[in-house]
Amino acid sequence: MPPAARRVNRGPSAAPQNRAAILDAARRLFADRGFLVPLSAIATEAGVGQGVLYRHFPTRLDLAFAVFEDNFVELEAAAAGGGPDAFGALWAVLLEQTVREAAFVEMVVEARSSAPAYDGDDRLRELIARTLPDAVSAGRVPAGVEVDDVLLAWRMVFGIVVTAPTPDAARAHVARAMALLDPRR
Amino acid sequence: MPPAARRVNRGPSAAPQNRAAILDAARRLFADRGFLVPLSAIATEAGVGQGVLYRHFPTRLDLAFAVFEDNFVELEAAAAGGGPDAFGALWAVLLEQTVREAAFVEMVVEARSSAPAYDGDDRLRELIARTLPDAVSAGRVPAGVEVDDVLLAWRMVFGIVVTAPTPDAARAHVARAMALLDPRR
DNA sequence: CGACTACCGGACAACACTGTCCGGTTCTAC
DNA sequence: GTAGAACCGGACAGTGTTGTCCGGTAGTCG
Repeated sequence: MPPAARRVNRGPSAAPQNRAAILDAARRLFADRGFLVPLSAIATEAGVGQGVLYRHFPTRLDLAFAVFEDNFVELEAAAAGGGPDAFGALWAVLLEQTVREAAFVEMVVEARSSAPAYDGDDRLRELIARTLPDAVSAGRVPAGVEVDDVLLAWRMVFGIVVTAPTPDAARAHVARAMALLDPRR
Repeated sequence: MPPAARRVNRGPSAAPQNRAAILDAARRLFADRGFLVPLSAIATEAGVGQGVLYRHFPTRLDLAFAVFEDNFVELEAAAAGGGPDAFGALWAVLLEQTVREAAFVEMVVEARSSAPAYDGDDRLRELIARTLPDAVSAGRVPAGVEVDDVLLAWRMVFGIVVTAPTPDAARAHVARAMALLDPRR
């Protein structure tokens, strides 16, 4: 049998591939079916047994933390530039992530009660606090808008996304909502 | 045994009381534990068997429709006055209902896919369409706000409520959000 | 008073998800 | 090549929810 068809998900060296396959499958299913998708479905989608999934990620939150760590990396990158436009870039990425994966928000909310040490809120808050002042100074964001207001707007966007019939509708509705929130209308 | 202690939830004449007890219990548990609270928990809370619950309400949505029919009655009453203030009254009641019972929104969303004939959205839309124009004319609501924008704002409020740690926090956050949406800030 | 009807209530089977366990396979070191 | 360690994968028991079923009870009518 040619090497291409050899099973690669057995033995010690397969652990990294299996881990990656689980993360990929979890990202897809979190996006498609929500944060509470059965873990067994993720294992099946990844082509591994449930034992493998539970060894790599003992709880749903452990898995979600690993999946959405990428989101924080993306957000850090968007905010990294600094200056008056950094906040807008951060916000645009956050909106896109939320429309694509509402489970990201569900994870942060769930972690608040189940894993207080995780502090997803605080990581976001820090990024916003770092970029918002320059945007306000430059008039990109109305005076009086605080860091918590941005987190509040994020939660509103979540409400739109989870009640929208389709992702495309969600995108359109979020755009409309942003226009309503913008005082320069 | 005195009549006061006599069991009243047996026999044909008990049906109305049982039905009412189920509706009361369902309203409480929908509010406390969300739309997906186990039906068996509602039966227990109402002090009836599961058979009784399923006879009166074959599905979760049938039960929810009956529970939240009261909400529509309240909304109709708020909108009934007419004039430029009717919309504000309607909106205030809708906000209060949403903070108190986020399951109301979950029901409307769920019904869109599972029971399209129900049209909770359309009943709301009709009430808004009836009251919004006068409010816009009187300057109570900015020009350019459409009926769908109000439904969008409702979904945003839902997002705030379901991500808030407590009902009191939800109320405060909704108030802040309304201030942000108001262009006269 | 007796029989009939409507209805109650809990038990129960079916189903789904979680988390664990162990036989079996693959890699690695010697 | 061989032994041992690491790891895979599916089966399995435990748990919780759903929806049904039937023995038994309360009201009603002749």
